Amino acid sequence: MFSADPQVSTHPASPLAHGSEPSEDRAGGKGHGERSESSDSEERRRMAEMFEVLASTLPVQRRIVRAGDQVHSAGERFTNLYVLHAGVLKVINTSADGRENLVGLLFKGDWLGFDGIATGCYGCDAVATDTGEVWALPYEALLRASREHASLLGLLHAQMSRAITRDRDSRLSLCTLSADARLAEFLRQWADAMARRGSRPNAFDLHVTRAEIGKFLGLTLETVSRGFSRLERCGAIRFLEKGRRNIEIPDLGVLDSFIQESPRPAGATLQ
Amino acid sequence: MFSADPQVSTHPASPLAHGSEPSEDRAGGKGHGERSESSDSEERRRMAEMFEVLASTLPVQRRIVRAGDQVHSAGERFTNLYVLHAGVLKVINTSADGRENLVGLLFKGDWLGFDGIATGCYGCDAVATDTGEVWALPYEALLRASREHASLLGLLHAQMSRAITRDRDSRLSLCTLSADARLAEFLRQWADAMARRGSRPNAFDLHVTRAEIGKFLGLTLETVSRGFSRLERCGAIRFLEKGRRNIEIPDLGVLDSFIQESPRPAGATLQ
DNA sequence: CGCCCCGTTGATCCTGTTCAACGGTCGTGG
DNA sequence: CCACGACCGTTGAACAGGATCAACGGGGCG
Repeated sequence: MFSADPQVSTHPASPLAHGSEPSEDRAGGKGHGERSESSDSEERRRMAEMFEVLASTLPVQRRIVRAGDQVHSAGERFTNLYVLHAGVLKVINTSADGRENLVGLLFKGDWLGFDGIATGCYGCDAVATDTGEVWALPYEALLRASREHASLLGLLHAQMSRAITRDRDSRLSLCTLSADARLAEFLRQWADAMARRGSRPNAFDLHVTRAEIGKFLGLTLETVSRGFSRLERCGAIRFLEKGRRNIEIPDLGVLDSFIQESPRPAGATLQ
Repeated sequence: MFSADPQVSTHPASPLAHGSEPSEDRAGGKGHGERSESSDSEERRRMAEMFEVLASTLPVQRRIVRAGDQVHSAGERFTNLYVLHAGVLKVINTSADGRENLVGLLFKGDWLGFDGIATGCYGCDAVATDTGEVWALPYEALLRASREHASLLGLLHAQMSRAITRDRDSRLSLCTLSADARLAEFLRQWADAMARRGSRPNAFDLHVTRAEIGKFLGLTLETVSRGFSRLERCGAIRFLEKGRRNIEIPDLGVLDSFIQESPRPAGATLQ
């Protein structure tokens, strides 16, 4: 299912501009936030290196998962962190009254399970949306090994740090973007994740339902559906299949323009 | 987030239940979300211990801040993590296109600066809303010291883990709660933070403007203002001063009922 | 005083929700 | 085999929650 497609095409553009990269841009009048080629391949190199370091310093347990398999579930005792080596995971938080919410989507190279460190139990379910491979990193072993290999600790901290900024950014778009813009940004992030992991960023399968996307973005499934139709009419995306989950993005710039075109979020004046 | 639903009797209302604390729980009896005394004092003990450990193992620099002082700013090179020892900080994220947003509020015992670890630069501004004290923890020194004192690393990881679940929970309420419910939960969180740090949880000063609260909750300042008025009319809160920033919460249970009673299956209306 | 910022409240508008109906696909079982 | 139901996605119409626009009062400070 994963189109492994190493030949990364021309360019992905930059996405998650969001705050955390003050230096850069997203300036452009016409929303293309072209990110440099090197940045992505650099990213992939680092990811490969990460897997190598983990494999060589830890007793990782590799596990193949299929759509629907749980990597960990809420309330389960925390013992491992996990790294996604292939596939796509959804992170689901089921609240006390039974409402289920998608709170995260994870791609190759992403870590999960951090929420268990403080409490000793995982706080969410992590479920595969597709066939994939997960590496389990026994937390205690990781701590022990990090005394020998400082780089391990660096990896852990960097990944936690990234998880924090990612959540912050996602929170930010919930607060500031309109429904269509959120949808566009959602696709943008997905495309970026594909690029980072080495697949084509401009065509991929959403393995999640409209309802799940809605719960992730704070929208109803109808709004998501209408949003996709709108994006399609504007040429920002195209559906390749009848099922309408296989998306092609002819031009990331068009997508970006949707994100920009946010018509003045709440109270432009702060302070 | 976790609004326990009415029919699940045993649960009181727990607002920001912070999903990740399965063990602990807010089991209180009746509707009042009274959290057990012991849990809070336990929490305070742990916090005192944390400060002690830090002071005894690290070259912390203590710094007094006054309202408006920046602890760190976006783009600045990352060198320190910080721990708030007194006061209230607001964390502001300015995205490249000028969207300025409150993305966090921090109280005594909270750590900040994690977003700088991965990128080498802080991603946000952290600004004092009041007089307070911040401890700077040189990150490198912390790493070095953690080789000797394993508990230091435990602290760091627990705090990062908590930051992650806190963000997740906050994200969740953005997605699922109505405007008034979000406001109620916002106050709930503030009250809990006060309790944890040892102050009275039922009367405190908001040091932030309506506009900032709005940006934090994805609402306009007008909606925030109306929401407060509504909460006041219902007796959930009371204003002690003319400035209407000094809030008293006669009964946390009433506040909680606002959080529950949100008929918000899906998204909130934004924009 | 005049200005600016903060907070409140009213009236109106619009985005996204809600309710509802319909088509397509898949798996199951008669 | 087709009928049936469950699930997914799309689209329309009515509704409502919150955004927007606007006006007003109060406090602090040059």
